[in-house]
Amino acid sequence: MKTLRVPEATVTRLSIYSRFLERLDRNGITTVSSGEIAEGVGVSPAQVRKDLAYFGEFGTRGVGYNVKDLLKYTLKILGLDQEWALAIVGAGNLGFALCTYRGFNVRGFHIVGVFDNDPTRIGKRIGDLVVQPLTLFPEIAQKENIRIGVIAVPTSAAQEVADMMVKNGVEAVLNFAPVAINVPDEIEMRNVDLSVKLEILTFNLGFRNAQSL
Amino acid sequence: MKTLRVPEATVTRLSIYSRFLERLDRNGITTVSSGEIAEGVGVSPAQVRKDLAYFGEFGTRGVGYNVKDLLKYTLKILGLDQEWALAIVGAGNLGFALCTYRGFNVRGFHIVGVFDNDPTRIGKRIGDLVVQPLTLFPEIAQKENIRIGVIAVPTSAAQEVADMMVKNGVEAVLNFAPVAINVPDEIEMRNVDLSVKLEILTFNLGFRNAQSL
DNA sequence: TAGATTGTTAATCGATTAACAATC
DNA sequence: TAGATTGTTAATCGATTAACAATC
Repeated sequence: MKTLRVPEATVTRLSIYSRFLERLDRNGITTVSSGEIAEGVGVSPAQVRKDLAYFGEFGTRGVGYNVKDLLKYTLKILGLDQEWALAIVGAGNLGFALCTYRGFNVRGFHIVGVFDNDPTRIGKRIGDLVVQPLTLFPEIAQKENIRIGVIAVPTSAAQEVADMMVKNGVEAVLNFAPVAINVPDEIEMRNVDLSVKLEILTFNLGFRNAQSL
Repeated sequence: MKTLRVPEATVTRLSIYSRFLERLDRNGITTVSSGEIAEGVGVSPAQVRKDLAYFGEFGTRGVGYNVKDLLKYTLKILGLDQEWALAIVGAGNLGFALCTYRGFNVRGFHIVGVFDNDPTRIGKRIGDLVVQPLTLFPEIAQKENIRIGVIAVPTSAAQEVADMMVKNGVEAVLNFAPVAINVPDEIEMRNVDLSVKLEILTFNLGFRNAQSL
C-alpha cells in the first residue's frame, strides 16, 4: 500500500482555499488561477498548486481552475461531502457559542446534542437544541451515530469527558480545554487553544521591542 | 543587529509549556526535567530543550529546571509579565464567550471593552463589562491604551473593523472571522479558525478509510 | 565518583519555493 | 502561433531529532 503523507499544513490550507472558493462561487466567479487563490488567502501560487497536486489534477493548463468543480473537489477531500453528527459537551459560554457558530453548520457539521451535568443548564434551549444531562450521552450517541465530540468543559473535567466519548464510539475529538488529553491511537484528536495565538501576538510585540534596543 | 529567528511553532509550544508549568506549580512540584515536560505536553525532550535554548540557559545539568523560575522565564518571554489591554469587537455569542473565557484573564489579558453596533446588544452586561457602541471605540481605545483588538464579528464586517482598530492605534489583531484580512505590515495579526481543525479531523477519518480500501 | 540531565552541534527529515516542460 | 497557467521536479530552506560533551 502506498502511504501518501499529506502535511497537516496542506490540509489546513485546503480548508482555507475551500472557503475562499465558496466566496468566489457566491460572487458568480467561474474560473480562478493558482495565483488568484494564493493572493486571496495569503500564500504562494506554487504552494496552492503543490497542495492540490497531492490529490489529483484539477486544473486546465493555460486556463486555471473551474471554481465550482474545484470547490466540490476540495470539499470531498476534506470529507465534507457528507454530514457529520457532532456532539458538544459543556454548555457554558463557550459551548453555547459553538452551538450557534454558523461556521460549523455551514460546512456539513450537524450538531445533534449538547450535554452538561450542571442542573442549572440542563433543559436550557440553545437554538434548536436542548441541553441534555451528560448521563444521556451513551444513548444519544448510539441513536444519532455521533462520530465527533467537542470538549467545551473546564480543564479539570476534560480527560474524563474524552474517556466517556471514546467509550461511546466517538472517532474524533476536538478539545477546547487548554490541557493535553490522552486518547487511544486510533482516535483522531486536536486541541484548539483560544489563548495561544494571543500569546504569539504578545511575544511578537515584545520581541520586536527587544530587537530594536 | 543579530536577528534571531524563532520559529512560530516554538512560541506556540512555549505557551503550552508555560501552562503545564503553572499546573506543576499549583501541585507543589518544584523541579522538572525536559523529559517530564515533554511527556506532559506530548513533544520530544530534545524539542523542549531546543525551544528553551533560543532564549537562554534556564536549567541545571544533572538536575533539571526549577518550576517557579522556568515558569517566570516563559511568561516573560511570551510578554505575559505585563498586562495587556484588549478590546473585543462583536458581542454576539462568540464575543460573549470570549469575554467570559477564563483562559484570557488568567494570562495577563485585561478586557477593557466590548463593542457592537447592534442596538439590541449595546448596554447589555457581560460580567463586569457593558457592551459599548462601536462609535465609542476611538475614545475608549485612547483612554485605556488598547493594544490588542479581537475581531468577533461576521465575515462581512471583519475587514472594516480591522481598519478601524488599526486607525485607532491597535498594534495586534486576533481575528475569529474565517476570512483573510489585510493590515499594514507593522501590525501583528493572526487568525483563529474554529472550523479548520474540525475539518482536519474529518479529512483524517475519511483519508484513513480511503487508505484501507 | 557514578548517575543524571542539560545545552548544543551535526545529521536527518520534511516542507516550501523556484523553475520549467507540458499543454490549453 | 503566442500567451498563459498548470503539474512536477529539483533546489533550497528550515525545523526536528539524535547524539554527546559539559557539568551538576
